[in-house]
Amino acid sequence: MSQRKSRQPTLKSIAAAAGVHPSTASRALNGRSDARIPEDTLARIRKVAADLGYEPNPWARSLRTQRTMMLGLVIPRLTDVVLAKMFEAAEEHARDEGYQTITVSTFDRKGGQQELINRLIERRVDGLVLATSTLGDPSLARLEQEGFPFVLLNRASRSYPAVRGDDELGAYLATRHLLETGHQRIGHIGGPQSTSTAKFRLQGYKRALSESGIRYSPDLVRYGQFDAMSAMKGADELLSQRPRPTAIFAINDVSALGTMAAGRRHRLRIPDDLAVVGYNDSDMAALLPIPLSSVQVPLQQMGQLAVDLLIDRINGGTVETVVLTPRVVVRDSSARVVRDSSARPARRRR
Amino acid sequence: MSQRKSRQPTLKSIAAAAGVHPSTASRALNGRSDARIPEDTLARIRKVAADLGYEPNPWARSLRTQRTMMLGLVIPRLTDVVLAKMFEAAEEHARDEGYQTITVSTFDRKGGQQELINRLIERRVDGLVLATSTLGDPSLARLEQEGFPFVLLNRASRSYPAVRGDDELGAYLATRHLLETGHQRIGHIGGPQSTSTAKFRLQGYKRALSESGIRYSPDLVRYGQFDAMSAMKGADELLSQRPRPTAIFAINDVSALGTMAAGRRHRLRIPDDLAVVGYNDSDMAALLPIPLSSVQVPLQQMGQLAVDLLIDRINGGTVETVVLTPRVVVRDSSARVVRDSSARPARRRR
DNA sequence: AACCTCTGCACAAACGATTTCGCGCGCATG
DNA sequence: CATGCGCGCGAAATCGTTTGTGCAGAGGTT
Repeated sequence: MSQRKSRQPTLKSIAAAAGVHPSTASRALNGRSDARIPEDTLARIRKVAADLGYEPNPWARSLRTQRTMMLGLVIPRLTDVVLAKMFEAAEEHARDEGYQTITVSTFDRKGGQQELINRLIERRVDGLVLATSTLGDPSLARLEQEGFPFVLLNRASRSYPAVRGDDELGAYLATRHLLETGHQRIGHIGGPQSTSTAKFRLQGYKRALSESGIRYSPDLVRYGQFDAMSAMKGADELLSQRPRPTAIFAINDVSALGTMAAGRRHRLRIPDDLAVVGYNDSDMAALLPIPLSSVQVPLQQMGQLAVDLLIDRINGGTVETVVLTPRVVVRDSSARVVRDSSARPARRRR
Repeated sequence: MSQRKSRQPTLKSIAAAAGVHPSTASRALNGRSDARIPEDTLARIRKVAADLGYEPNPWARSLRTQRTMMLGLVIPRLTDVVLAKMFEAAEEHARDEGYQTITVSTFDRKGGQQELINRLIERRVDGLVLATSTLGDPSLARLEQEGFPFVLLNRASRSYPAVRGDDELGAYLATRHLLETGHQRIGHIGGPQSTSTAKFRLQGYKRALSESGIRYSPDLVRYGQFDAMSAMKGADELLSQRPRPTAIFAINDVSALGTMAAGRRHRLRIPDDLAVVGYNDSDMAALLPIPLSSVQVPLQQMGQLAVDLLIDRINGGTVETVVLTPRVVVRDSSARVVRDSSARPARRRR
């Protein structure tokens, strides 16, 4: 055991030092409007508290107030830059609002989500931000039923309150961008269809195609796991086809990286032989040797909003889902095709 | 206020249901060796607790035991993949050991560190893992003096217990690798010299040079902030020199990315005209269009070890700094030079 | 002078667990 | 039969807050 004797001053000790009863000290320091305390007593108590460096013991306080001022953040993994960005913003914002956050990663393990949520509830967090939910997730129903406050982030499920980007629109815009630069045979590296993000983005991709009168073909779509490896494998399959796609819209930037790697294996030049667009516009995108076109999503804002909504909900408000609008950022990986010549690669069939 | 009435069963309620005194129930459930409870009573209490879904209230417990089973993790930012990886591992390991973690980012703000540490201590975490410390950091002295358990991660400061990679060795190996592939004019994009990592890596770079009889020249070194932008600027300056460096060792992978971007601006081909080596071997490195050579560091192991050490310290152990050994992973960004031809680019002076 | 109304604060009861103390009781021992 | 001992468990204190209640005394009204 460490030697430190927990010599934090307690409310009782500062009350004694100020010559008042602990209850009075409590009222003075919490500044509730209902209890009227004369100016001088109040000042005296405040001074003593400051001098002794008093900090209220949060456990004792929580025990009494039934609030912990803690939020639980549940994410698939911290190493995903996109998630990290949202959660960094969420954590900072929560802090500004007086809440501390406990962040846990599920690593996509099967029962993991439920187990972790339970741990957080046992810790008596005041509410949860969930960025892991899959579409039919049963744990959400349980939470809702128990009246436990939660907000989804980046994912949708049922009509539970959520903060997310407009994935359908983002995918639509990305695909449209490729169509507008002349591509007709556009592949898609998707994500797990159990996630709302992947599903919506596939829909956006389809809508853009059909608007241009191009028939959707499942042959041009492969599903990965949001990671580079599975994307590379999928892209490899797409690029082995004849005629092969001249452009690929990937579900995220890491998948786009995998896609470009596959392109390299096929000795394709980017963007001349293959145009690639990613999603999320992570910092890396602009810095790549071939800068990557991507769909920009206001990630920080999403993290912040999720916390705002959650706090509202904790305080008894009824909150609505917020959907934020993305935009396409065009870079070399998809643009040069147009600049280089008038011959549009999409025409090169066979 | 939400409607949920905090209907969690309490120790008293399960004691009543089992027909025993709360103290007995407590003993039964905590299984302390000193109190001997007959098999049947114990089983009965356990059963009731399980049936009612009893979970001890952590605040009440902490209030009594003076322990929270919570650890604070302080990092500069979550969006740095390297840090995220360490902390993901740390969080998971802590969880396995029964601890929850509160992670906060300082965003490198000046007074931020001290302020955040205070917040965590007010929350009465049992200990701290600090990955932010600069070399002369005064907050550490305070912690040490108050006997508050902490462990540094990835950084060194004084002789405080830490878990880190051998930065000097890693940099030495990276530089040596460049020397062995024939380079002589090797630049270095460093980091803030207030951090132990940056300082040690510079030393390793110097040692490798001097071992090969090459004089160290400050002209070949620029200092960034661990990020791509400042690295790009520094690399741009280095590459504007005549003769220009034929290889650059960057303080981390993101800086290497910036360095490669600068190379592109100067229309240099990598690795033929410019070889680049990064540090940390982040996932991205292998997937880049030009796969990046890098120094591999056991990040997950570091995160895990930091937690182990911290828990040891909390339990009164005296712990020693652990230094882990890195290794160089050679990829295209620095290797092809040798494979392509016998003409070594380093020889091309003017 | 009797009565009422505020102030300003003390008292004490929670909140939900852990832990020290010690009391009966049964059994063995002398 | 008296004493001693260990076992199983209940009683009560404690951790540090918050908060409902109520009591004195000051000041005003009739």
